[in-house]
Amino acid sequence: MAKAPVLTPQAEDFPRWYQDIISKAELADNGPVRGTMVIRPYGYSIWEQMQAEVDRRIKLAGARNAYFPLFIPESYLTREAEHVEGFSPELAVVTVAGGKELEEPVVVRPTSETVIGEFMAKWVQSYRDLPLLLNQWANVVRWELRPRVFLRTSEFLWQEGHTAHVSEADGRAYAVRILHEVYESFMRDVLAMPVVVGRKTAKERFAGATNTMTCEAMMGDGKALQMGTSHELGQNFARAFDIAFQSAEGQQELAWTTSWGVSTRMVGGLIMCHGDDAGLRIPPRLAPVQVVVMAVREDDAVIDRCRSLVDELLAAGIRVESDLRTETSAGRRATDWELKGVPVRLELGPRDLAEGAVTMIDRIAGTKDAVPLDGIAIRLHAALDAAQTALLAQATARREERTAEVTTIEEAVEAAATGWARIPWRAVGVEGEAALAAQAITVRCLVMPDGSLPPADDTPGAVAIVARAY
RNA sequence: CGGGGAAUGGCGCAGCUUGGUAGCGCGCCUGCUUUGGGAGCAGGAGGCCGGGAGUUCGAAUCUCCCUUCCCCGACCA
Repeated sequence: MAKAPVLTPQAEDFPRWYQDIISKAELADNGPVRGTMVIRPYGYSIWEQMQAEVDRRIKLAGARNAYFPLFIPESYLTREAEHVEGFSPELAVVTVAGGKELEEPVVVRPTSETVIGEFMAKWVQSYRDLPLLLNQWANVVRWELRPRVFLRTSEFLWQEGHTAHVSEADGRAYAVRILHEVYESFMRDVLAMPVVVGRKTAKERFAGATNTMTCEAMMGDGKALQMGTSHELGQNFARAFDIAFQSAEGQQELAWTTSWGVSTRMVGGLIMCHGDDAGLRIPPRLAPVQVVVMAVREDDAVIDRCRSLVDELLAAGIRVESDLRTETSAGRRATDWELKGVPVRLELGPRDLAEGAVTMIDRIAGTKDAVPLDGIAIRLHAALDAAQTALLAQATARREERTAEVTTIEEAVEAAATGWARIPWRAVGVEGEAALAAQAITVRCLVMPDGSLPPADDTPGAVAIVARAY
């Protein structure tokens, strides 16, 4: 009974595969306004898991959550020249409200440096008020011409951190700390995604920043995805909003600020990093559902045992869900859970019950075994740990395989057709970067040979990571 | 904005050239048989054919106008 594949195979049409999975795994729908998305319950539960893990790390780094308004006076945006220039093409501006033309239009926030800057100025008087470490979870709007669900939508959800410090060194250290201790660690340890942590070139820098740092991940098709950024804003916003403080020496000084964010784009990254032709594959530490217990037959003993098994696994600290919909065929349900990327499926039928066993299907290892119900929780924990490790190993192996060490632009272009190129930055330069851009290839970031962050745009020995990107 | 397509049940499409009042697959509903890898059979529900004007006895189909959407080229979490 050879059926048509559930999803368009990745090798046939990767973008189509991506759209298929979003629809069939019930992650999201397109919204009624072009470029908007509706995040469905399963997709949102993935985002909630991400939020919880990132939020915990942010708080460990000392920042606290607050909330600033969606509407920003248009005049705020214009105070920082580069910032307004960078964002004006994608701003949504409200000019009419309450049935009247507004005296001053308000913009829907594309990011909140400006409003937050205004309030930081109010709250910061003394060096004793610093560092001021804020974060907010919010939606932002950047009008997009070429939207893609989760990857590039006109409205998206994110976390934006905003901090103010007494010195450039303090601000820099904090921006770097967030990059490593919050973002990189979350992506590697929870999302099972190896990321390259690097410095953006001047061309790719955030509008208004003095330095932008990034986490770049490789997707299943070899393209790069920016998973998160952390910016040093220097004194640009402090100057524009007068975030000033009196130092221990009694001097008036401008603060040094940072901002940093990750968004629902990470959901898209997760899909494209780990997904396969059977659907999503969610790393266990992130998975909203780690194990599903499926009743194979409509049979009271089977159903009862499924229920008690679920209770047992919940008590063992496993995120488990039951599937007792025996009116739907077992094959269909198995396919659905695979699409949704649940790491382990336990199938229980009369045959298993008779043997005191359960059929365990490991989505990541690709195995199917009869295992004793006795001690199942311990076995599951081991399987989930192994799956987490395997996903990171697979993604890392792919990135290694598809990254080429090159020395010329021509070689970089060739490598970017299937993956990434590492090329000495001095062999590219600003002219080379422009030449690559003409072929839709970008310098994702600069790194030092030992993997550390280049301290400056022109640090000798820096290596450029060159790739096509989402 | 420049170039190329498309608007037809919830989704994906055919029908248009050669006008005659709408069909297929999936999904949905009901029933029976099923259930260990997307079940089968039977019976159903569901469509002002993007909008407007025109030609015609008659328009999804021909003509004109409008609108919207999609794909490819310059920015972005």
